[in-house]
Amino acid sequence: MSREIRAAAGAPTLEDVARAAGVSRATVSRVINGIRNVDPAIQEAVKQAVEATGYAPNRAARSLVTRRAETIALVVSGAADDSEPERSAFAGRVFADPFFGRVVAGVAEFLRPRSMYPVLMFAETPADREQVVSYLRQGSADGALIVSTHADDPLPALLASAGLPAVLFARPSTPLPMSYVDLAHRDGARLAAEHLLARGCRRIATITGPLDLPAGQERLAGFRDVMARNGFPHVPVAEGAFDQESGEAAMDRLLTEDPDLDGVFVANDVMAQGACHVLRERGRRIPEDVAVVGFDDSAVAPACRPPLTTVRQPVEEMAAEMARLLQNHIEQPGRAEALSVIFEPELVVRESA
Amino acid sequence: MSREIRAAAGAPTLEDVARAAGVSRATVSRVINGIRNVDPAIQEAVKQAVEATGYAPNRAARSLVTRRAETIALVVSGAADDSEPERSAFAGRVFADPFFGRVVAGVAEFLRPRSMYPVLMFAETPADREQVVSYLRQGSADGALIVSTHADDPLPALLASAGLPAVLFARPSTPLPMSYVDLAHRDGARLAAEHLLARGCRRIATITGPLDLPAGQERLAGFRDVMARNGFPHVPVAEGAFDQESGEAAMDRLLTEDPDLDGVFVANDVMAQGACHVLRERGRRIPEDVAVVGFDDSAVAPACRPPLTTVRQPVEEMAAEMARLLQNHIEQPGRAEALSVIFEPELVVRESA
DNA sequence: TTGAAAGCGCTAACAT
DNA sequence: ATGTTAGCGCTTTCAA
Repeated sequence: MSREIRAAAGAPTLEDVARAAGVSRATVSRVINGIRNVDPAIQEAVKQAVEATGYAPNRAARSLVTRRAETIALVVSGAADDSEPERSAFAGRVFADPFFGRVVAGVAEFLRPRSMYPVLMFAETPADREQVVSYLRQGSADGALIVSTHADDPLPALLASAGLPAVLFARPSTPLPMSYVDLAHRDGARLAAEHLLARGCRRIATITGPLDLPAGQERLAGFRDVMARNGFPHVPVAEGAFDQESGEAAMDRLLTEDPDLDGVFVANDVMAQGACHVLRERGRRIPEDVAVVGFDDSAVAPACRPPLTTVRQPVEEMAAEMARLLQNHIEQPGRAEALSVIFEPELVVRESA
Repeated sequence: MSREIRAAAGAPTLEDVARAAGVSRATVSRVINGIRNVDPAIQEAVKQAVEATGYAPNRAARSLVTRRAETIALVVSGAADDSEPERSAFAGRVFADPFFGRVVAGVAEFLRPRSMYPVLMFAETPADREQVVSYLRQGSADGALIVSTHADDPLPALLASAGLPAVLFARPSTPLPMSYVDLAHRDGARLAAEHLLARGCRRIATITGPLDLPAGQERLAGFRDVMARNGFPHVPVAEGAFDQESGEAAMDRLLTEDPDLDGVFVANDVMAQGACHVLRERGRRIPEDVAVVGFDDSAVAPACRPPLTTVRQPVEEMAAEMARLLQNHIEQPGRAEALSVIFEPELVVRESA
């Protein structure tokens, strides 16, 4: 009824199981690793012995010989000056945007059936980045999934030149021989612009993401593209930083520039939420006076009042694909070529537009 | 100028460094692990050799002999029926509340100076829990930090009976010989009630957390305590589930029960945000008509309109303390006794009350 | 199909 | 202060 499970101290080893089953270590190893060519009877005996001894294979010993950690790192990578005073809050700031939670969820979901779990790393300073490289070089993880928060993040290049397997979320701002997943940002922005136009808006502005980020540029480009094609060669633009505060400030500027605007495309949901607050404080009804379209379809979108119409980015699937790509690179060291997988966005209509 | 760093395949070993420095493996090991009793000159020579060869110690080899993974698991643990259809979204749902991001940030912050990084695990089904136990028994991690989302989470007991080092966030609902950190929930609720009373509210209601959770019960108890002492033996109560939707529903019920209420204490910020939405939709001004006090001081509190007055829970520090406690248990296997560290909450006054 | 044996790279006695 | 040596627990040729 009660299985004997000895404490970690004198944990049973392959040797113990072998003795209990009356076979050799090699044979036990074979059945544990599911290698065929093992007599069914012996297989059964071994399984019983495993059960009886409460055996659990030792990860370190296995890794030492297979040269695989069976672990991957998920690193959120910033690029602050060393001087930045409040660097310690980086990890905290990161999760203020539900976006990163979705990345974690997507990766974890993909890994779980493989009995793997991501190691979470935050890298902001040069020292942090060295730590990430060290971690991988020590074989603590077989590869890394990188999500950069800044355009000039040096980590991807560092990893590339060290020949360490890595996959990026979003195209790097300077070309690199690395696989990445990304979204068709332009298409997403087009969806937003067309929706705003279709519902009758004629004085439309946009709040962009950081314009040094490809995602920021492309969402703007796609938006402008549609607007220009529809007879609006000039649209008011305010740059934000993907956080709520900058969204509020940007909305403020836009409203000053054109008090009569009737539509805004905001480059992410968190900023859109901020924009909505400012709009309502200035007495605008949403969407009657001003229609708002966000981007991401993160947790804040449905939580907003009114619920946000937004462009869905399938972050979880993108994250899972990242993990899949990384797996390939790990399994074929050097052999696998750098790929990019681009996902299509989708308009999610709620009430804000 | 350019350091030679060979690919992982033929990575340099201690032996290589020893040869390059003209000493023995043991000596190199000593300087790498910072053990004294090494001639400064030789120390220097070894460091140069390390640099020259691009040596990085192999984690698996080290773990095999030290019997330490130098890794800890951070597990978010639910307790769904196996039948639950949408279990796959667990990881995603979890991060919808900024609370968990703060836990991660606090743990990561504590670990980083030690060059350690948390392994993130989500456990919802019995199979998931077995995986967690396996992971630890294999020595993949030295111990676990558990954050349960349900009162009847079986994982802590599982870990305890397996003799695996673990520390909990929040007191388990059934006593267990395990260390945990927690908040003085009653005190926090008292702060909220007193603040509401002090600003003149006289028809005060509360939205609680799940009442099978000690945190839910105690926040309610502390609140009732102060109310009763001030001449309000009966207060309207609506139970929520710590998510925004249930906060909205609860506020709805409360408003139906007493349309004239002028204050609400809500057991967390996410529900408070939902409550605010409903209140405004029902034409109440906040705080003029109805004052609202939340709990947590999570990222949604300042992001709310109006910004939420709330009871601060120092989640990051609590998480760091969890890690510290776990470290002790790991370093003194069996020896360290189960401790509990209780943190004091603090009222953060913003604009909602 | 199974067993014997050689390491994987490192740390930690122990000896010098 | 330094070197020698014996494993840590596992996988994987190689023989039988």
